[in-house]
Amino acid sequence: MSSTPPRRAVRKAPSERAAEIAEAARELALERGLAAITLRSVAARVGVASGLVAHYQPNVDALVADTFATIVAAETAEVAALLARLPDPAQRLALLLDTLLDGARLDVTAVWVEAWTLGRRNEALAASVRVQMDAWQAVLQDVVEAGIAAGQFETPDAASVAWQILGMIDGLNAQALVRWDGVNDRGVHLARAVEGMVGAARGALVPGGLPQA
Amino acid sequence: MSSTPPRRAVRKAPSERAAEIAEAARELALERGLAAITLRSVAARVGVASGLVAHYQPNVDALVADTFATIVAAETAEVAALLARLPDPAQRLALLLDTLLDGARLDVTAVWVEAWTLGRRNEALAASVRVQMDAWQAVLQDVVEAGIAAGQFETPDAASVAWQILGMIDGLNAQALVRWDGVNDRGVHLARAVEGMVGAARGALVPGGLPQA
DNA sequence: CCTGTTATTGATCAAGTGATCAATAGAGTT
DNA sequence: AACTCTATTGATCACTTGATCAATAACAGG
Repeated sequence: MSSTPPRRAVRKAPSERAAEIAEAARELALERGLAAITLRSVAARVGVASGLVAHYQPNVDALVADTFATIVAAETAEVAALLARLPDPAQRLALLLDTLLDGARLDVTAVWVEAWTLGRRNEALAASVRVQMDAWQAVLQDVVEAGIAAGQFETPDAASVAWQILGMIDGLNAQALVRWDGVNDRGVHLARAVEGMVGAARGALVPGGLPQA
Repeated sequence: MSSTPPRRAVRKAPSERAAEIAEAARELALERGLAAITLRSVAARVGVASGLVAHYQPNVDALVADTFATIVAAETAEVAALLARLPDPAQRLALLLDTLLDGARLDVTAVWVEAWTLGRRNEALAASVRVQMDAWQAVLQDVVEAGIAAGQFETPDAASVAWQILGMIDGLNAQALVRWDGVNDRGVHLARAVEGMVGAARGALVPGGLPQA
């Protein structure tokens, strides 16, 4: 039988090891939450001593904040890239709502929600949360303003409306985290609500009306 | 100088002591979050040994779940009572939106958000969260259905719309927890969105249009 | 005034946390 | 091959947590 004697980990370039640690933290956060990120849990996943994780980060709070930023920034970039392929603002907004409500990113939503709470005791994380919220808001504001320029939307305050849409999406997703059942046609209801806010024509944002790829 | 020798706490009736503990836990949760509820922190606030708190609860998870339920049920009851004084469904819905977005209950919102996360590791709390969400949804559904009956609203699925409104409110409040600035006219935007969802006439839910007391 | 019930104590345990650091050993350089 | 730098170890410290329980002391009822 080949037991597993605690073999010493191979020595790696700092950048590579740092990447491994970041990746392990990311997986842990998505699977078991940001609170599951500890020196020991991350070290165990990488296959390394706990001291090494500490060696690569000033403290755990920073690792948590970085991990949050990594996860959320990737989501933002992914969705933004998706939107960029559509020329029509109304279609972009419809796709955005549809994508964010499809339930494929509930693990990321859980990280968001946890970050809101943890940010109370982790200043670095709180700062990260604000940065990432701003990034999301910017993506939304772009779409709304493009829609106004195209004459499809009509609202005097694109920035506020963008914040509002973001808040609604977050709330509905957080709700889905706890309760999936009982709510039908989430996308359609939200589309209707957003149409009301941006002053779009009724049905302009209905997901069904999307052109295929 | 009269120092404070650790005087033994006066013996009280179990029901009274239990109430004291519940109250201390409630205050802690509102001030420092549900995570701040520990045997020792609660005991210290009551002025009692930690063992006594344990004596009154099967475990800390149960105390946290009970505390959450107490806080949130009080909020629901308070708002429901406020609504009951208005006869008109549209006015009731407008008041509800206005009240829940006025920022006077951000401490309760923080408890909600924290409960969503903690519910992952505290089954009793998760159950409590579901119960309290249902209660809120019921309040909203009542209003929506009354509006339909009165011919003010028009939507085929009052239950789903109620869930949706609830999610939006939660999301906007959670957002306010992290970011106050940047968003103007939250109430007006939300009112417009909800009008779109319930099929009410534009302006029917604008807070300004409320009659005084 | 005694006596039994039980509210209350606080020490104790095991488990987990972040942080620190002397010691060890790879890997590249000369 | 000797040397240097530093990645890596893992033991260790100080703390916090929930839980447990024998010991203590109030209070009520006889």
